[in-house]
Amino acid sequence: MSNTISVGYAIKQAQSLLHLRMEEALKPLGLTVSHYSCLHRLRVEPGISAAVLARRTFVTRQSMNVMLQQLIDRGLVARPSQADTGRALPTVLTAAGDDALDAASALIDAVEHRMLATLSAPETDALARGLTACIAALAHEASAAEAPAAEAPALATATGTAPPSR
Amino acid sequence: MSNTISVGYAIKQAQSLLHLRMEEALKPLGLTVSHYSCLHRLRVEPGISAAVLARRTFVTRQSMNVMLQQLIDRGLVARPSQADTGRALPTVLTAAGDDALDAASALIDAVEHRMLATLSAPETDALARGLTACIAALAHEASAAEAPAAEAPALATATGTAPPSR
DNA sequence: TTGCTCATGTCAGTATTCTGACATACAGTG
DNA sequence: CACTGTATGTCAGAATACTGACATGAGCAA
Repeated sequence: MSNTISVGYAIKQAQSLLHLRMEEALKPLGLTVSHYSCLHRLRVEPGISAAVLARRTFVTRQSMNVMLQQLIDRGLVARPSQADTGRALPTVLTAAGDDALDAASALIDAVEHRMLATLSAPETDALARGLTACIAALAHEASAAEAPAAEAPALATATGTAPPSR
Repeated sequence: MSNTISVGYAIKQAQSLLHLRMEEALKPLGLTVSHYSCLHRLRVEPGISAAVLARRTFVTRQSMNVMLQQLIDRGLVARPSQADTGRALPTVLTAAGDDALDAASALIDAVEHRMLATLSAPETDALARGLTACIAALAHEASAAEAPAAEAPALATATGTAPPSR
């Protein structure tokens, strides 16, 4: 067994701890990590639908709609009440949301920087490549034959791997 | 920007995906990942208290007690109704729990193996060391000056990093 | 002994997220 | 055109995890 078997536990521990530190960092802003993820993704992909947003941030559509409503109430994001074409309602950051995201990003980046502080550049690269390989290896649903790759995008542009794929 | 900043997202994605695959793998056994974590830890540290168990598995004492009650109802773990000495109730696996854990471990190990399948031994080591460094770097509560290392235990023997430390 | 501190177990209430189900709107095929 | 399939938004309910609070018991100092 040795190390091989406990990388999963290390990932869990790292994620749990990172989440905790990010929550602490964002607390002064009154934002949660989920809120931040949502805002961050809206900057990367403006005008995205709530369903896509949900997949990108690893929650269900239902949860995302609850979160979006909170952010709308606070004036950080905006969404038309009616769709132009289909059913998808394009969601965007407001000016206030943009400012809030700037402030939050600075705090989050500091946490990430701290997390990686003791690693050299090659070590950080190795870590990133290792994680990317893990993600790619788990991207498909176990047995069932799958489309070639299509997934496992660059770190910052992950295509999303929502919990339910329905 | 670059990679440096998105390692956190990669960790989140990897953890989310790993959790999903583990849930799928355990479904035939009627166990959740949380249940598995609990049983696994009880094998590593038999006779542990529920509070310590909670810290080890990243949940609160309250949540752990709910989970333990489920496992007790299913006959997988046992716990005396009264403490010998303090208030802590030593919890242990039953024979049935031991068997269930064996079955679950085989499935979980397969998922982990699949996750790491495309990585060479040195790459896996680099990944594990990188994660361990991240955990160590985040182990302390933000600001406060800290002792050198002290933490960063071996992967499989993590000291625990519960959500609330109270 | 008394008093203080800390850890554990537990109760109650809240918040968040999920599962399940349904209606709507586009894209494709016959 | 009608029909099927897929995707989105939404409602309702249940499960899960959390925060807050309290009582109990051990350890330690005065």
